[in-house]
Amino acid sequence: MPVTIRDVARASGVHISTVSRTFSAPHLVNPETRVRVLACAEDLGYRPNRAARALITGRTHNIGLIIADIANPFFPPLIKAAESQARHRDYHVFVADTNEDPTAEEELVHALAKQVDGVLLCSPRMSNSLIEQLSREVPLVVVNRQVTGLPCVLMDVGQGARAAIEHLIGLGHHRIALLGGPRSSWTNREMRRAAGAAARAGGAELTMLGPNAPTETGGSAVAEQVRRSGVSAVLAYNDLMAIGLIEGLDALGVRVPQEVSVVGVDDIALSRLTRPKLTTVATPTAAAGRTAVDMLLQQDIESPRGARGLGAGTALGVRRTTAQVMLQTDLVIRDSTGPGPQARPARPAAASKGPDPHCPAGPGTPTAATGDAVAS
Amino acid sequence: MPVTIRDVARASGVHISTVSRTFSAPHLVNPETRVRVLACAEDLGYRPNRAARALITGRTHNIGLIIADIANPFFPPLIKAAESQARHRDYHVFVADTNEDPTAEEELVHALAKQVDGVLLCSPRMSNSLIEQLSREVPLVVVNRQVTGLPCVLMDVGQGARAAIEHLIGLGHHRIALLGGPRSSWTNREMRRAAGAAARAGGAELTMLGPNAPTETGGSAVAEQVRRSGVSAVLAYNDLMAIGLIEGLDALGVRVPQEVSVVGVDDIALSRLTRPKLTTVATPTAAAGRTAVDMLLQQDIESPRGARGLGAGTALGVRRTTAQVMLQTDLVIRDSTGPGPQARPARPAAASKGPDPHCPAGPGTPTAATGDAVAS
DNA sequence: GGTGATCCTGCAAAGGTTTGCAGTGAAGTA
DNA sequence: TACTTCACTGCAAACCTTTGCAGGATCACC
Repeated sequence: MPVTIRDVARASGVHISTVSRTFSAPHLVNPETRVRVLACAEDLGYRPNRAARALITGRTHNIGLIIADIANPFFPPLIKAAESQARHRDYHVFVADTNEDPTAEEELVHALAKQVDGVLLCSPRMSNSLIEQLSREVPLVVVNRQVTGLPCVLMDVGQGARAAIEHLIGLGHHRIALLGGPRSSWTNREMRRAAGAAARAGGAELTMLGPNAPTETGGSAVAEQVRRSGVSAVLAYNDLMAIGLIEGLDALGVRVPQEVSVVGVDDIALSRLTRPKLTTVATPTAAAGRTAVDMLLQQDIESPRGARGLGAGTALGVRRTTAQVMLQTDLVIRDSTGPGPQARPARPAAASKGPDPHCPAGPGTPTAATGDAVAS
Repeated sequence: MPVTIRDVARASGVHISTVSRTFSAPHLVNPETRVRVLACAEDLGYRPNRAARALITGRTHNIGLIIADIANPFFPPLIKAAESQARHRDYHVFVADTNEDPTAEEELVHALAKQVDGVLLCSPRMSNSLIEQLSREVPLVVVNRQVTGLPCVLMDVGQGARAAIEHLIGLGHHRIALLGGPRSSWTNREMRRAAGAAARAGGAELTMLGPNAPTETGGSAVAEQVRRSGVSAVLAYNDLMAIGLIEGLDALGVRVPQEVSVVGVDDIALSRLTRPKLTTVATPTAAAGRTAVDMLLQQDIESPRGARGLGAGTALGVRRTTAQVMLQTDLVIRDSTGPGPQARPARPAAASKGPDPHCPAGPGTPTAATGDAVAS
């Protein structure tokens, strides 16, 4: 039933190879023939079978996008940016969700390997060694993870965490908690490292809480623990956790930012909609999506896959770009952070009545530079 | 470089057809041979090329999932459910986003047509006739749209809208606005129809506002218009718009639910996180995802595509299931709805100081039945 | 008229897999 | 022993497309 190149050839009285060329190398065929073939193709509703084409060219014109959790609002902007960038280069994006499960992640790479020209691995939970191994099966670009020898797109969450901690210290907070995310997350490790250093430098005490699930539930679940810990400020692994934490604290009667300040990471759309509006480290997710696609396609072009024996011979091995791109982050100060205990006006019994929550950033609060990409 | 069935055959000293059978029909090959072949395959890291397999079997074991807007939190649960259901049946799901653009939608169907065994079209913005036409190219299951002759998964938003309007009327609201969504949305039409009928039946006046973009921005953009219209309650096309509207009203100094009650649709996770917590019509998105996959696969099995001339002969034409499933919705009453003007205590100048926003549902407020599927 | 160049088109192999058919050898039956 | 049955395996065609090579036609030029 499906109409093939052969049907078009028959209808227009030419050989199938001419039909093929009409689509893939129009300049090689006589204009007259070309219009006839195109007319027939249009008539019959012919569309080239990409799978068959892929079989011989070795290029599917698809790219796979593996995401830790589609329900996390952090990802949609990245997905959309990747899709639009890919579309401009005549590529399609297939998105798949792993539910934060490393096993599903591995399976998905295998499943996609032969159907796409490359895979974007976003916030992987696998081990580095497994990623390296998989990269021999299909070209990979890793987002939010540093893997030596592989092209990576990173967001400078270290810088973001530092800015956040400095912001809090500037507001007078000296006992701060870091709400950790998944253990196997590179972002998580970076944040711990940078936040720890910044706290030490500023003379603050940093309590590590976690690992936790990077969701609202994960955040609200530790509210009690946060309260007991006696900190006056929290930096959360991401916005979802920060929002969950605020909810949880609210349920315990702890007010944000009057009693506890909370900072998130990602600047998801939602962070502008909650009350209080969330202070957060903005990550350039769309730029990351675009960049990752670019890096993948660039790498793909250099080393065509499925090189035919009688190919043009440009396939000189597995030469790969291993550039790593670090994108800048930005601290966005909104209403979920306020003055720390020291800075509060010394009203005896009015501890629960803090100053205007809409307070601006304290002086000297550092803000990261603009979102330019920096290749390394 | 990629290891093929031929490599495995050579390594294990059998013909390629035996290797093929080892994977696709193990009972046909001698246990001894089988283990040897499997060992070699394992050794070489062989994985069947699904594209090549698809070329001959006509089944890719992929299904396409076309989504109006991945950034709308309504969709992730649907996507996840579809993915998990598909995985159980050894299928993979490719998700694609159309940005609410009908043209992108059509293109995407074409692009996916040959790479998947069927497509799930979620909340399409195309015309019915175009959908029917495309369904001749690839098996389609439509979600959130009724197309005669095609299998559809519907959510009973009509029932939900009715329940919402009755709830509002029960609270004493008699001037209500309906915030419409995209013009080409089936859900939108259903809601208008049912809400209009319910308002008439309850003696309330219903103002139609829209069409609007089904996003927070779309909601906040009409806040001014809502205020001017003088209604005391609003039913929004979806939660995102409802939340945007609440934000917008807040910015204008209009309080929810004290001055205006707001009801959303979808019960996205976010609706529990905003303040006030959103009263909304819960739609069974996960069930819809599962059901849609089931219907697609069922249809697929009945009419194998790309039937070979020498095939088993079960392909008796284009017999298709055209069942339509209607899933029930559920009104969830939270804090964004409160008593209407009539019901308010007659405090002269204290119009802005309404009663406890955490009021329970008024008496007689109907709630939809459980989420069972009803085939028709 | 012969030579060469230029354009266009057809031929056929290749890509990795599945599968109907036929062939092999061994075991079972008469 | 001769014949059937059975379990297993190999052969080769088919799926749809791309592409190097070669052939045919046309034309210009010497």
